Amino acid sequence: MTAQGFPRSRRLHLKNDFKNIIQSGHKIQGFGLVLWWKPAPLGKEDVRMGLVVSRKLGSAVVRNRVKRLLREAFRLNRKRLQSGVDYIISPRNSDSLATADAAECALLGLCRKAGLVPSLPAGPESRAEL
RNA sequence: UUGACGGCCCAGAGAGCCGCCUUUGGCUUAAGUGCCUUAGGAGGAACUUCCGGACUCCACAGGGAAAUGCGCCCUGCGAAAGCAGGGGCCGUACGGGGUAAAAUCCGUACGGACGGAAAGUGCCACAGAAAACAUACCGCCUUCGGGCAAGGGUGAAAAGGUGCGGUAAGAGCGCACCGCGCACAAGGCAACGCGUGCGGCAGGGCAAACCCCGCAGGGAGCAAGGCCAAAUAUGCCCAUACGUGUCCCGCGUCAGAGGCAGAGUAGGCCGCUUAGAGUAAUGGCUCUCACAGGUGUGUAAACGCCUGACAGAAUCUGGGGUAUGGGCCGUCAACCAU
RNA sequence: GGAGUCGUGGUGUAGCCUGGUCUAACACGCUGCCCUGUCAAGGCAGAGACCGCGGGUUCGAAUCCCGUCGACUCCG
Repeated sequence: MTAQGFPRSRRLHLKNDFKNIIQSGHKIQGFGLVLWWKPAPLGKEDVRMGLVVSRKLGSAVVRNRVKRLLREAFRLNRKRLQSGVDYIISPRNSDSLATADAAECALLGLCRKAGLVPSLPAGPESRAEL
């Protein structure tokens, strides 16, 4: 797999995974997002991510757009997040995630608040240094 | 040029980098696990779920009926829903014509869920004497027994309208025109109806109230339905162990680490697709060009900046409805110029 | 994806089926006054919805019919 790829195996798609992480994992809110995370079972070094998008967020077009932007932001910053952890992200406000930059800022800001960004970089604009 | 109506078309293009889903061939892995490679990857409405059809399951001898839906006529397309064309009738507006004023009549445009109200039931508030049965309030006339419904007034609607005659006063009581009903009927495939005759008038509205007539008409839906199948529980079998017994067989008991069974949960597969299915792909960034709109500078040409409609397949498919950016063509109307 | 239910003052409901003095009722809430040293409770008075939106039927629509928008529920 290339450095920035994000195939299906890195995504959460089983109903039980979602149930498990949301019920027994950690939770933090902010930047128009909700983040649940939980260390993955032993032997898994990868970062996995799932999305939960409610119908209250908007029409199918709005929901698809938010999901794509969040997935893109996660894909580009996957190496900077703590590995061996499963993430579930749920947007609560489509206005604060209207562009790719905004989605990236929100995701990184919330992860830093949760202590899941070990290298402590300056911000999303320093991505080119990695 | 602008507007309305009708019809057709498009849904920005190209390049680079990073990615996603399915797929062809090859290598690889415990494993569609990973790598390389081939090809493909949202719409005109994919929206809505308002009608159809295919498909699947359930129900069902045959026939009838109900719920429910639809409703002028003809033709064409269609499997059906529905759509298109033409015609009839009705309503509204405008114009013509006509008149004392109207109406009948002619034309144009727009609209019409447009079978039946003399099959039955029901409802019609308030006002008004009275709302469909004439019990007639003010009133008119009178020979004081009674006669009348013209005028007033109420209302959405009041037992034909206007005019003339007539009368005690009145009234289709009589006449003309108009309206209405019935019968016949030129014509037309039909809806309908040129017209003729009869009748002085039968009698309001509502069926998107029940209903009657005609036609259609079993129910549910791919989360339909089918297949495979952990764990757990149940049943059966076998070996071991223990008990009985001197021992073996046999019999009994407990446990599991075994095997089998049907049912079947989690889960998986098929249904399912030359886009495809699952937390659900079809994306992000940069540059160039094009189009449209907004805005700023400028006399202008031009240049700069900003913005990019509605909307995302989920078994497939035919329609209806709704949302929405732009282009072209046609018809009509208004305005400007010649 | 499919099948349904419901929109009425600030909130929760009634009225709709069977159209009419509906200018829309009830409870809580709200406003003012009285009561009290003050608050609550109580008493008196009052404001607030043209019935989600747009058409149609009808003399007349919250009610009937059609379209549309929004909210909610169920089906593995």
